[in-house]
Amino acid sequence: MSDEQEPGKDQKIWQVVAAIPPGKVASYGQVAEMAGLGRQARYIGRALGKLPRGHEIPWYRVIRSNGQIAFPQGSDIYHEQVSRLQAEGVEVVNGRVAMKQFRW
DNA sequence: AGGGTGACGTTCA
DNA sequence: TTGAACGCCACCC
Repeated sequence: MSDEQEPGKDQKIWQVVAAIPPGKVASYGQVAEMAGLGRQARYIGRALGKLPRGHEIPWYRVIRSNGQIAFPQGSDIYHEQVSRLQAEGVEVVNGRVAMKQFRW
């Protein structure tokens, strides 16, 4: 058996995202490095878009490096992310997360 | 095999 | 501070 398994980058990413402690947030770039993808931050969003059904991945804890939500303001998905973040105790103002929750 | 794309990031104006 | 343009690089068709 050779091909043991492709760890599947997507799954690796989900694992990293799931490792984000509640009440905190991480940027795509941070997750990318933690997952070993390096600068491939864009892939993070793509992987999150491929999340399977019934997942327990806190995708909403992943935001841009500047603290902004990765979705256009006004979108349903945007409101959902903000709502979940606030539920975790994260301050979200004008689609931006307080810098405090950044340095974790 | 090639080209376009993107839940990003950084720099410039 | 905000907005626009460019750069990166793997994935999909």
